[in-house]
Amino acid sequence: MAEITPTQKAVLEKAKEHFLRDGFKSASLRQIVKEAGFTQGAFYGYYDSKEELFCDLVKETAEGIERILLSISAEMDEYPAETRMLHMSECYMNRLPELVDFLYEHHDELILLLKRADGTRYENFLGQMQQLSETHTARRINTSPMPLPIHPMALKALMDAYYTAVFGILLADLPREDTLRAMMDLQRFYQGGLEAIVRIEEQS
Amino acid sequence: MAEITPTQKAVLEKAKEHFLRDGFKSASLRQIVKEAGFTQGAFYGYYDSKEELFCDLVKETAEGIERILLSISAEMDEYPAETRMLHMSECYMNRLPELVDFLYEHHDELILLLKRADGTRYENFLGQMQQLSETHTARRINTSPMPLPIHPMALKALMDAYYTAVFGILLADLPREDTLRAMMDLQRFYQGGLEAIVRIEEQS
Amino acid sequence: MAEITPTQKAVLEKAKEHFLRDGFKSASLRQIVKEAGFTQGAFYGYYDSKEELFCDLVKETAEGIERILLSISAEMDEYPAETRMLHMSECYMNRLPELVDFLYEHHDELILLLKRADGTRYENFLGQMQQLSETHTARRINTSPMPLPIHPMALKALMDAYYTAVFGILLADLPREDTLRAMMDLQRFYQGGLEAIVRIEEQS
Amino acid sequence: MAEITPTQKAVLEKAKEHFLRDGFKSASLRQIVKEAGFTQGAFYGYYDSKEELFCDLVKETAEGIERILLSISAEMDEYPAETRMLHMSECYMNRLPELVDFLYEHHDELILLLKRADGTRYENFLGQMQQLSETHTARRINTSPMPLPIHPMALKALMDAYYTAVFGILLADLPREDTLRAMMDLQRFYQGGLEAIVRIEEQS
DNA sequence: GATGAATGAGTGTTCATTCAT
DNA sequence: TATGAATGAACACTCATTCAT
Repeated sequence: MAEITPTQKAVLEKAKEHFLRDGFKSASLRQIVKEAGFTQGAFYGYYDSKEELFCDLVKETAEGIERILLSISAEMDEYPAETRMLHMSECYMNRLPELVDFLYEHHDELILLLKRADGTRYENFLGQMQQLSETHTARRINTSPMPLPIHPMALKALMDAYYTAVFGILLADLPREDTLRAMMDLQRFYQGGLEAIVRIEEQS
Repeated sequence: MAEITPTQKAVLEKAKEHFLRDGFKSASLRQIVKEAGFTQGAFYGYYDSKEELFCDLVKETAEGIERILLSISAEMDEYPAETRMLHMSECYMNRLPELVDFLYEHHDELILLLKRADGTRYENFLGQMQQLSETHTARRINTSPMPLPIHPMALKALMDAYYTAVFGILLADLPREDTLRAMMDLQRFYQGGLEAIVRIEEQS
Repeated sequence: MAEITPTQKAVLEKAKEHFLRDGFKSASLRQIVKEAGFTQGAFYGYYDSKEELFCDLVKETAEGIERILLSISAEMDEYPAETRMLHMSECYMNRLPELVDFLYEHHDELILLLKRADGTRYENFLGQMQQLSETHTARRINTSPMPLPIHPMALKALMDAYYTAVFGILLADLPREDTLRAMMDLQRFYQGGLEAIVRIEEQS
Repeated sequence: MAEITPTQKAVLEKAKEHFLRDGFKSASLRQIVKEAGFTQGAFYGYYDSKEELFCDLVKETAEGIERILLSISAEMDEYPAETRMLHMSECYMNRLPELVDFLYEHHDELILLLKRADGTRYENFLGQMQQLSETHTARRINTSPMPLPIHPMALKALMDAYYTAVFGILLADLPREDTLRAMMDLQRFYQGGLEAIVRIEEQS
């Protein structure tokens, strides 16, 4: 399906190497193509621009992440509105292995996406994912009969922080088992934090 | 002590602006110096290179962070080896206000250090700090009879996330009352999270 | 006779479009061939170079113009030397419809020839035609006992201007009736102008 | 006032040479700068772009032409509306020497402006001058009690043709005297044409 | 202390053309 | 006939840095 020629493959490999090392902007297309064993002209037979090359490396991964997050979000919405808030965390927990596995298999691309995409259309990918999560969460809170007693700004900050933590763990290059363990701990932490907020509300 | 001329000050300000926006590599020294109202030649009377300029902006902050982290680390080591692990988090939490205050006062420089230093000698500053933390933590774990109730990576991620959340709130430009409320929510959340971790550990 | 394959025809059409818009040099052979639905390799089965393609578009028209101008020139030379100068304009005017008709049928190619041929062997086509005209005219003037009642350059400029006007009207896409009216006005104007030149000459 | 350094002067001279020979687009900035004895970097200390260099060569001339044409136009409007149409030509005739002298002194720049400006902001300079003339003439016709009995399209075509003729003569590189003579002939021709149109109208 | 002219290597991109298949 | 991969030189433009004044 992909129909990738050896030439293109060689360029892609060198490109990944250089983009990972130098970032999109600083990486030299000249150098990439040269080290792959071709001339610049040859490159433009495959891609229209440097950015297109970067996107080709990263597109599948970006779509995969979005797909999984949306799917988790959809699963949350299957719970009745009354108890939905309580299941959010559980839902995440259940799907965590899947997300981790996926990102593990696309580790390099994840780094490209989150840390080396400056200057490309993905330069705010993490922000977009956060935005997406925030929108859905806000909707759930608004339709829930059990209002979350937390300042909206704090909620947003916590969501942002959650993503920071998740990707921070993923990018740490731990063995898979450790990554999963750390993610579970994180999840338990957030679950506990959430319950603490609810508990205090109930007391007052 | 610093002996900073108005010229140098103007350049430093513009440099901070550009480095923050574009990162070290992508920022144009030409533009920085021009917008500061000087010529490129003048710049080289103060600094030997673009990198030296970046380092001048960031040095104090980098040293401050290192100093505080080492001090926290030293404080941890004052506890007896038997109970040391239990106090690590407590220790961190006690010193958090100090660290947060410091980082708040050097907010721009922190971003330069962590996100915009690619191409300078600070490009792995976070890694160096982690390395430092890890070394110390590893030593403590090895000398401790007690297991850590949370994966070290998760702990680190949570600390990172905490800063993300704190700064997210601080940068939202809310009225002071709202900021306080959000910070308290955040604190409650983290307290709850921490207790959840400990609780689960005790059950097992 | 021409033996033009559909491939070649498609390329010629696209080439005309691009050469007209961008000129010979600026037009991209790559684009032309691509938009015609072929590869660059295929092109070189028909032509040896970009210039040959341009010449193929334009050759017939160039030869036609030269033929007509030479024929007009020959006709002028049939008058006796004494009165030849008086008949030059008349001669031109008599043949104008023929020339205009021919150029109208090769309108695009005329523009290619006169305005878009920079970089090809036709880049001085107009100059060559002028040279030819001038040579003949100079010979006539030298062999004529009569002075020319108008500066030759003005005559030439007026002829150029006449074509400009004729084509300006034809390209305005007016209803047929309006086009005719405008052409008649133009004709009357030129007739009047010509008579004015002659009248003044006679007075002096 | 101009403050042109020897460097800039050398570049301007080479640029004029190359732009005249190859046109704006095809001329190579690399080549211009190199032949002027400098590097490309040096060039960008004087100009922001290749186009700016072209415009610097041509600006004064373009403004001069516009100024003179506007001044002629203003002079026409000083005549009473009733007879204004009859003085248009006379007005032009009076000012022709001035225009011709100016364009003679800026002969190279005139060619750049009319024939080599493709790809710059001046690429339709002649069209803009025609547009300007047309607008003013249309206004005069509309405010005149003596309507001009000519198809508007024919009038526009004649104006366009007039400019074509004028500049055609100017670009022919004749000696000044011949140029003036040809321009006068042209003017007489147009005056005669105009009167022919009016005469015929009066008869009908 | 500051200028400003100049360098030389670098950037991404486009070009007409070639050639084995 | 036609493909499509590849070339190599060209393009305008930006860079951090140097240095005589």
